[in-house]
Amino acid sequence: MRQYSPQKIEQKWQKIWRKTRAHQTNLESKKPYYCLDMFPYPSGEGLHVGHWKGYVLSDVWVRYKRMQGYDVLHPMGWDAFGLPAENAAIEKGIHPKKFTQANLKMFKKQLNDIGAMYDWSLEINTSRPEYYKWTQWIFLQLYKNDLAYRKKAPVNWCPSCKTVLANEQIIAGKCERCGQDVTTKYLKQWFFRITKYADPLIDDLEKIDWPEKVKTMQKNWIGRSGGVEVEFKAKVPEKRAFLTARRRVLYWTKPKELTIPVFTTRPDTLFGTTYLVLAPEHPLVKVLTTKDKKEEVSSYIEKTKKEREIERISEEKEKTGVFISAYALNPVNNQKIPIWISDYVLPTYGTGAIMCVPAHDKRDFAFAKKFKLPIVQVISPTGKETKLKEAYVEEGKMINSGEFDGIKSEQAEDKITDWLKKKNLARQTVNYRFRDWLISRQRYWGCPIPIIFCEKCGEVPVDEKDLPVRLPKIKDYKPLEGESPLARSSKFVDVVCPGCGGMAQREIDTMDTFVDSAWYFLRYPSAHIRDKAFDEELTKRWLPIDAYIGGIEHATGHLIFFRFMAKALKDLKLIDFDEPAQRLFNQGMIYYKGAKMSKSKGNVISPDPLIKKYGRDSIRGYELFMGPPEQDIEWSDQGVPGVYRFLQKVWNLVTSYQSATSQQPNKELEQLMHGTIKKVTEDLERFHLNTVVSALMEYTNQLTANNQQLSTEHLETLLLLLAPIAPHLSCELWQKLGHKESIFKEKWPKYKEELAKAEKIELVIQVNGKVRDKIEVEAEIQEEKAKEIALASQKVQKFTEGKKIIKTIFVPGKLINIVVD
RNA sequence: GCCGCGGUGGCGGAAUUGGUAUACGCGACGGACUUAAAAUCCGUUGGUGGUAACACCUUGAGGGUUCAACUCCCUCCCGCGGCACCA
Repeated sequence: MRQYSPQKIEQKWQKIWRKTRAHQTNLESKKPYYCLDMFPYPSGEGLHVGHWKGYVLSDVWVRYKRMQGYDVLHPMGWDAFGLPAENAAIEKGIHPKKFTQANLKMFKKQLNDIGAMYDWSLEINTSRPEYYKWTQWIFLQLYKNDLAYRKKAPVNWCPSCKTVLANEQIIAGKCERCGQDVTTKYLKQWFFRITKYADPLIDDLEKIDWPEKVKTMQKNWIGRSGGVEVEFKAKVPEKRAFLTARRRVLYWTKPKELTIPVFTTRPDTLFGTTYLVLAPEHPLVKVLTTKDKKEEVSSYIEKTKKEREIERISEEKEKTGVFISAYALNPVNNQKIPIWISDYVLPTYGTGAIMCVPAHDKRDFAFAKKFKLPIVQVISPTGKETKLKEAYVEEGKMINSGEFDGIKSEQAEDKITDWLKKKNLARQTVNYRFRDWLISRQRYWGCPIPIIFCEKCGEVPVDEKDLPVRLPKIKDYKPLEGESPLARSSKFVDVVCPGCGGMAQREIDTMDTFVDSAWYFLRYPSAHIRDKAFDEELTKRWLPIDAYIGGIEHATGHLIFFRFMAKALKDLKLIDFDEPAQRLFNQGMIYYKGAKMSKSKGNVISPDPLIKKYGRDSIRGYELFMGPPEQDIEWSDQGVPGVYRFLQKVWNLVTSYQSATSQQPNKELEQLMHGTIKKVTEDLERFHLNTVVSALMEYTNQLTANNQQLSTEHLETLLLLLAPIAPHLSCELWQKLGHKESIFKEKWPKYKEELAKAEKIELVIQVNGKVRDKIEVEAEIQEEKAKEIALASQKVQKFTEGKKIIKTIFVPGKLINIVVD
């Protein structure tokens, strides 16, 4: 008997798979299944065993789906644009394209090492003109439908990377890449109108099979909160010129009287409002501030601009603010209340102004205490005024609230709102935490934005037939101060205006790489098609994605962007679905020595020596067996050898088998086989891959122990169930059993429910809920019989003797519990 | 602060709707083979008491519901993750 030598087997089968194009997709399929891995950014780091986890998982899944008779689309590609390649280019002087190309080659080799069935004929690369031509085309579709627009806006600016950052790229006020403090800068930038889809992005989460965790993260990120916008009137201390309105904030109601809308989720606390606070950036601040306060106010505004980011991250934020010496009227009781400015009010949320109820809001309480502003309690747990040491944020009975006194605060909320609405002083609104998606980057290595600026015609979109707008070759990739390095290429910048034929200039910013990855899932089935971004028929057949597999780190980034893209394209009637992925699975991360496995932490385990010693199938098996796939898990060096021993057992069992030695079918083995098929199939469906492996181990152990009574079917079933996990080994042993065709052309085994059930069971006998005996009985045993047997047991009698039996509880096929007094 | 997930042997973990807690694997211990080691194979392995049969205890802590709780409810502790002055 030959030894199990994974090296030889694995190389042999990978070669065969390549030669026979075993992994090519049947794009004309009638039974399509689209499983997509989040495509990698080809960094220089290479794959370690941590990366394997997700790829092994998806490969097991598609191999299983294939054996179920599906034509599987399982493509792979490269998210090749982006900052790291560009930074490497600046540091090492290598062209980003070369750098990316080299990494990509290595990545591909390492991915193939896993033994995964990727269809490389549909490979995509976002940095190639054949791809980004369509990224630009999609941009133009959004632009023409007012979903892409340009505006001057305060943006997050990293002074070290000299670029604008999206909210997603800021962690605790610092740049995700370099750790520098992020500052604010005003630039004209491109945005995608993602906020238009805020509601469907939340509501449609209901209809997709995604992890609850991701759904909650997205909901929190979008941050929808319903409330009321209440109007406060304010007198202007002296006559002022009319100012341009920003949003709906500023308009004159009467001469010298202004309206300040305020957003609140707690209209029930209106009577407790003792002052207003405006964001320092609020446009009315200039109008309202009295002459004597001018200087103090403008210096506070300056300070806010500079210090905001640093203050934001400090633990205990001491409240600061300035009284602008103006007053407003509380609409419910016409009380004159002071107006302040403070940086704790955000200009971008709600109306940029808040009503302050120190008695019932923690922040307002702290502010009022510091500046000695009045605190009026309007809700009380008892219905009487209590001494407040801190803000009371619970519900209770209304007090100090005029006609609303005595009722519950939940009811007051509606009643006060209605009362205000009747007087036209309030309206119901919804606010969202997230902002439109800023896609401009002042960088070289990205997709050029297909827009031309002309002095006469203004913003002109590039004609679709002129796409792609190619990224020019330049020598210096370093970003200029606040400008893309593309500004250096006059060949690129200077262009004839498509509108008037005059001289014009191209947009020099490039797109955020998340734009590339927001639509890539549409490209794969059409990757071979040159004249369309995605073919209508192929898209109909293959999309949406049936299973999407990748890490959770994209929960509030990519996974929102690509949902937005699907919704936008659906609205433009370019596709007929609005959720890109029906099922999402997030694999957990692998830890080693207490930290996430990564090159920078110096704790990576390379698969190469493990491949040499134990083989790819053993690593695959361990990656699954180590724990639930969605869980973060610590790598163990003992794990792979454990699975290797198991595979070796399988090898020995199958290679030493010599046709049926026993004519009598063994009933217990029969039942075990069907039970195993059932367990493995059900666990696969639930992605419980760790228990799939242990079920196969148990099955193998039992077969080994009864190897005198094996039939070919027992072994074939084992190989079929094992095939998705250990494809090389299974192919080899399948051949050894005399099969000419590949095991992956076989059907997934089916079990018979009646055979999966045991004929005999161990009936558990409990007395007062404690196990006292176990007796083997017929599985179909009825309560009467079971009771008889139970009471006949000596072990049971020991505990029932001299006691009254109150009742017995019988669980068919499981146990009987005798309750005594 | 708010939201979410989790806490089970020496370790990774298992336990469809409440129904035998600790499957499977690792490690450890004992044995076989061997001059020896590795590899392989066999056995033992939650804790306490007991020669043993067996008994009692045990799923972060404490209560509760139930014939029966890792599973459901309440209070609390710890760990991880997300958001964070969002009104």
